[in-house]
Amino acid sequence: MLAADPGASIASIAAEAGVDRRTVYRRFDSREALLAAIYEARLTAIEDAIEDARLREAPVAVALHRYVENVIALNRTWPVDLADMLADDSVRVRRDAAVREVDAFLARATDEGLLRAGLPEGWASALLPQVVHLISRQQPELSPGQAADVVVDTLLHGLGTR
Amino acid sequence: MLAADPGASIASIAAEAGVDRRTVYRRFDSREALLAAIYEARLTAIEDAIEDARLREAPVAVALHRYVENVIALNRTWPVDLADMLADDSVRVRRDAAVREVDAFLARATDEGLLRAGLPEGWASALLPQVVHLISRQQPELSPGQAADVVVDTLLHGLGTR
DNA sequence: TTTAAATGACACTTTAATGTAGCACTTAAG
DNA sequence: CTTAAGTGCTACATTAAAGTGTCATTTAAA
Repeated sequence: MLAADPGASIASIAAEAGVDRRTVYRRFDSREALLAAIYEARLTAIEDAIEDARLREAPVAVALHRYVENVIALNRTWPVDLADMLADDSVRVRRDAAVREVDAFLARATDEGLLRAGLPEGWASALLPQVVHLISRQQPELSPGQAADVVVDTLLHGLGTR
Repeated sequence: MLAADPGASIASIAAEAGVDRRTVYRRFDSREALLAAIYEARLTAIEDAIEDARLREAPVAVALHRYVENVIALNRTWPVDLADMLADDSVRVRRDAAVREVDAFLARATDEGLLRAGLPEGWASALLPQVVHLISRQQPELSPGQAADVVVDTLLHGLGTR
């Protein structure tokens, strides 16, 4: 619900969850604390997704698909944008570390010939999460595995006739 | 500036523009009116972009590149998200018409063999604007023409080695 | 230079959301 | 059954932003 409107009021969040506004304040000290808990959960899920995909060692094609599948699943569980929380130092540090890990993987994928060289700086790095985010929301009927098939195929080969 | 935070206060908007908060209220009756004017400008630019690209008649490869280039340019001039304004009926109607026009073009591109058939429903339609939006912001040093080259190549052939 | 329009600055009311307090009610554990 | 924990509800204070009014000052056109 915070996906649609990150600035949603505590009242509307509580209403959507079917509980009283006061109950939210009993579980979380403040709005900030509530959001921090959500972003914490997402961030941990991201770290798990990276580790599970073994971005450093697994064959790049395998690692890419598995990472994409994991992130699609966590995007659907925690559909919030970490960009809203970069004010928090701890969040930013962990998020930056995750980004570096994926960037290093993409560099390895380029070295090993999965990705083309000579693309604009940061293009693959920016495109990957956007496409994953998009399919997570726009294709809810696809399972994470099916959606990952589409994402990997789209990223590697595009939408054109082959 | 509204791109980063659509919920920015009038005070912060005015400050960033170097004018007094009161001056904003002299030009626009309300915050709603200010946003409506911005979205109106973007919407008109979108309609112009579609018409200029001649999505219905021009060769699909030519029309695609030109449309993408036009939208990248307008994304940089009016970097706001129309999704925030879908409450306004007139905006929604015009936006839907533009979306239908692009969808029809993508169908033609598929018929004529530029795009692959058998993709998930709505995938190309959703992916195109996202990729265009992304490059508009993430690759500011590329000219609209260069950026369109990258977008079209990425969309048609992907990032993989050929 | 004079004048009219636009702007900046200050003060105010209103509104919406955050966060807090107290009390009645439900529910599950003993 | 009794009790304790959690929840719903109403009310209240606080804060931030929207929106309005007024007046002095600046700016540009005559």
